Amino acid sequence: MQAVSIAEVAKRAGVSTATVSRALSGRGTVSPARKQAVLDAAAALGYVVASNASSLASGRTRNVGVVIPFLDRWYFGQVLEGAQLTLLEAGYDVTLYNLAGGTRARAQVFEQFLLRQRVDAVLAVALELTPHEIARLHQVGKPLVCIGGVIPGVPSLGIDDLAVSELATDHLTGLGHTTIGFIGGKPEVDSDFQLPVQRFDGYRRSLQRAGIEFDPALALYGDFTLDGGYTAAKQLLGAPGRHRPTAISAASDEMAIGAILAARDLGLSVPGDVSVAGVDDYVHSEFFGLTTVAQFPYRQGVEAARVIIDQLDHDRQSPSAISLPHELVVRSSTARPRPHSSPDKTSPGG
Amino acid sequence: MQAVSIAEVAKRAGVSTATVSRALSGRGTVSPARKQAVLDAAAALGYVVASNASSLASGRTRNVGVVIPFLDRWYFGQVLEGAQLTLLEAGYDVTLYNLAGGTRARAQVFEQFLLRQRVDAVLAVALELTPHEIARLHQVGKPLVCIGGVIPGVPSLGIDDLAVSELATDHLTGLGHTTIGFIGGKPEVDSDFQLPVQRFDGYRRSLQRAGIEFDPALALYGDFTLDGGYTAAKQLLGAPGRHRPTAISAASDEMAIGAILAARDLGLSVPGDVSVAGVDDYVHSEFFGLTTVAQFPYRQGVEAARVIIDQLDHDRQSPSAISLPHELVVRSSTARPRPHSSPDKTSPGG
DNA sequence: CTGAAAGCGCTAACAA
DNA sequence: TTGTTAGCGCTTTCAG
Repeated sequence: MQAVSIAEVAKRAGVSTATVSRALSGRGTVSPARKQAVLDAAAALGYVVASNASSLASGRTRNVGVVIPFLDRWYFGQVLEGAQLTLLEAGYDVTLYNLAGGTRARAQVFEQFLLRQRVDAVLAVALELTPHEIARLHQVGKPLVCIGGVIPGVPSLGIDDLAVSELATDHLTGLGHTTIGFIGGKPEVDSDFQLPVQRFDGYRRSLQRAGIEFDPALALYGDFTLDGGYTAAKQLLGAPGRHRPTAISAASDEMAIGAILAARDLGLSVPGDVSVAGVDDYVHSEFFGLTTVAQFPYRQGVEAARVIIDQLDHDRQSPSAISLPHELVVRSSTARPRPHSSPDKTSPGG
Repeated sequence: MQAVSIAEVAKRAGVSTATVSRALSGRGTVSPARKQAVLDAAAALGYVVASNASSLASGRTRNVGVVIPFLDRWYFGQVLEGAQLTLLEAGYDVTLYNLAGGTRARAQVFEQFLLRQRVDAVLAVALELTPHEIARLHQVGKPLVCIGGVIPGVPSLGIDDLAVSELATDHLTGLGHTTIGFIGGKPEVDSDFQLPVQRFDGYRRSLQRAGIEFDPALALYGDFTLDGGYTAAKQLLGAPGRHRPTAISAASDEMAIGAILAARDLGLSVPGDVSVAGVDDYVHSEFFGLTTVAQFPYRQGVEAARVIIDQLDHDRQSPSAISLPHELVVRSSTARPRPHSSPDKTSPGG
């Protein structure tokens, strides 16, 4: 099937191609009668504008590039889905630049793909970039928004990772726990990725505010995985007597779920013997009855897309930093520490 | 920063724009010396071809559209990542068309976005399409490949869902189980999505070959979720006495993991009292020691991308159906049924 | 092997 | 409000 051109629509509607363009794009003025004629003709012929010709002539592509470090993790899938759907709604395609392919692929993205003038804007998701990569991004010469990470001089949206972690721990201290373990992520040496550090600092600040002394022996790395959380929790909960924490604050829900499973395997009840709290509100968190501080990655994606659309369609600048909401969701994995060690019911699903 | 045009490169290299184009694209012939001069000039100026101008002139976009029903599920993320990275490697961008946005968004994708002539080919992932949507896809007039689903007349890659499920159940019968429950997905009424049906049929065929009579009371729906699997397994395992299955074959790993957790909550040991097998090799399956029939969605994405690249870059047609591999992965959630009901060790991680 | 030149299909001045 | 027209930046005949 051969694609229909604007000239055919023009002919059928009895107008010039310029009028067709105006009627279809909404730019410029067209009399209602002619506009309708154009719309009818276009519909009858099944005309859809050829994006590359349109881009070439107008300088607009109606396409947004999303640069993302992985696709196969819950958070990123959520953000991408929210952004993509919102952009689609506004008439924008989304072209995906996934950096998971290693350094070669990564270099290609920054040296070639993004510079092809295929996008009107780029959304950078949770990216840790080199100064050179940032320079390339600016070289694209298009609006740039980042989410879940900070690039100097670029509007960014994100949750307050310190506050989030602090809130999770506050919930635990508020219940009366005083021996609280922490399972965090190892800060990467070669990266300035702040998330693990901030969540750790949040935990410590909460302790401090509650007047609890920080004990380095209670802070372990869990790698942000189920398995990592499980292993770290076994370590923490295997400690004898009063060294064993009565609560664990994990920097992510996956690790927190690992901790719940570790507790069960040790014969400890949650929240009877240990309370566990996480951060994220992961897909499976509700199932495990996990108390967590929810962030809303899908909505984060939507927000980021809106910032971009505002800028592109309405030439509206956004503030350089937008703070995204979080929310404590209390479920059944946390409770007051019990005075004596008597058996207790386990959480639903456990 | 203003983008560099082909004319500037031509001027700097002392050749015509035609020669620059030939040197950079590899189409046509250029003397080695001039080619080098062009390459140097392009590198010095940081020239990258403007994709829309190139597309308009050549009819090629170096972009592939991927149409996918969700992003936030493990399987789809994996397929997408595999396809995207492979395509990137070959110099193709990937534009994402996610159908999760509801009917309006869905209609927009098929009526507008895909027809914008922005893609050289489209990859349809696990799609259930209406005849009208299929017609639209053909109207795009570009190569079309589908994966994890079948569109009449379109090259498709996929695993044999019946064989996969049959193998999982065969593993159980092979161990000596004769009372085997099944947790499947509800076949959608308004869709011809074959997966749930095929996996159910695989289970039944395995039973039949083992000479075990199919008992409808042992086949439940689990919705392909952790929670669904948990609920269904509680149902199955709550049955008194000899009606209680000694093994469960689940149509997906998420449901199988739900079943393992249900067994634990009932105080049943896995695999001591119940064996559980799944299908997928989900991210968390190894952690739970789940025996499963693995499919390899990342590699599936890679394969699909290769088919497309072969067609686009080498004009090579692929066979209309490519069968993708699967593999039984035996871990610790399955064992022989035990003759008497004595306590047994549980699986690692459990 | 190379250059000149004619578009690719559309948009945006500009003129009417 | 509308049509005419000159490109947008590149690729690809076609001559040479």
